[in-house]
Amino acid sequence: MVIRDQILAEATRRFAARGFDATTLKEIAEGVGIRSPSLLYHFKTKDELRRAVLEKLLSHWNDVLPRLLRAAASGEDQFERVAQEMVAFFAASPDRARLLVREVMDRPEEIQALIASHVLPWTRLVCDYIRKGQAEGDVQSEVDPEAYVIQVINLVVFSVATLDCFGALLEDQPSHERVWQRQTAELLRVARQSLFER
Amino acid sequence: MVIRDQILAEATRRFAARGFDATTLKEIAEGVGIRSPSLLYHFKTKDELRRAVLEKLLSHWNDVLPRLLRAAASGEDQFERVAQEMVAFFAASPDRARLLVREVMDRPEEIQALIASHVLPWTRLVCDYIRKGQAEGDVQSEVDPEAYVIQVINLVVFSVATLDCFGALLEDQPSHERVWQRQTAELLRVARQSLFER
DNA sequence: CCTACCGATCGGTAGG
DNA sequence: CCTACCGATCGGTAGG
Repeated sequence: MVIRDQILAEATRRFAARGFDATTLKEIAEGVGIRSPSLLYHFKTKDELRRAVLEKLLSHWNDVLPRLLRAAASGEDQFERVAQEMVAFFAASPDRARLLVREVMDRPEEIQALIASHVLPWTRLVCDYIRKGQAEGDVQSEVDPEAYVIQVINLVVFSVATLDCFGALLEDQPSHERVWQRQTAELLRVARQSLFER
Repeated sequence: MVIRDQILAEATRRFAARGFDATTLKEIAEGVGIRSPSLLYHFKTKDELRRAVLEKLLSHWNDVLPRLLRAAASGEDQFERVAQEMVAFFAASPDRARLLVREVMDRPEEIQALIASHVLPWTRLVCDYIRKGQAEGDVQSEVDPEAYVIQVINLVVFSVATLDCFGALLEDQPSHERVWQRQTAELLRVARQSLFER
């Protein structure tokens, strides 16, 4: 059963890096030391492999969700904690962000369904929290809760997916670490400043 | 010469919608009413067609740039004008945004070079403007100018590229027009509120 | 601008 | 898990 996971890991890396169509079963198979017909024993078709990769990503996400919500529910710094958790989830492996970007671009209808089932319930919760903040005067009244949440998700996912590309704009000798720090800090600042009343 | 432009337009649409690898010369050719060998008379290879498509996009951008800078240089509402111009450029044809996203994902090194030559000089100007605003107390001192500009570009490009995907999160019966309005308004608000001092 | 055709490579199958 | 092999399709060429 370990070979199955090796295939999934290799496929995730390749799909994220070069896209589903540009990745061949041969290179995935030989990346884990087998031939492509052997790969097709574990996953009957290339598309089944793609769906399995996506499923694993989403199940990971479902594991993290409760922790995220606990963080949001309790005490202060709710915003900071949720935002940090979200950034951490994608930062832990940027392939997740890249894979999502590719799916959004290549199969918008399919990803729409996944959004409806996996993130819509969650965004509703966050939107309620934002509206409560607006009623209490902590959150700017001009905020459009749903649109705001979408923009923040956009910001996090695409920042991670395109990190390496914009290093040259930031520093003369961009180190992955420094670029990541500056981008994350600014991302959180932008999200925070456009939400809370001062 | 008009057929060349037809090919470019068709290729732009297809590359933006399904990606370079997933698009065949046959479908582009027959989209403009010719056979694929005839297409290869106008563009010797598929990769030459890709580069021509990208070049056309960038030359369009270079035409818009001066107007953008004039808008920024004169009078008040500098921020509002530049931001509006940028949004308008991509909104005029979302394929531009989708194409850029795909290139960033598929050929990061190549797009890095284009960024260095086509957007780095421009971001420097904007960053100078931001720093001047910070010195005068109009702009929040916590803003990291370079990182801020990158995040705003991210926000604009990816908002346009993924517009249709997130309609379901916004409204029960999402119309393209309404979704676009809400997303754009919130995008500009987020950018504005995280920049200026109040 | 076309038809005819090329080698290479793709995802997938047969059979062991 | 392998070798051997399949039809389909790809980008590209020859020749007119």
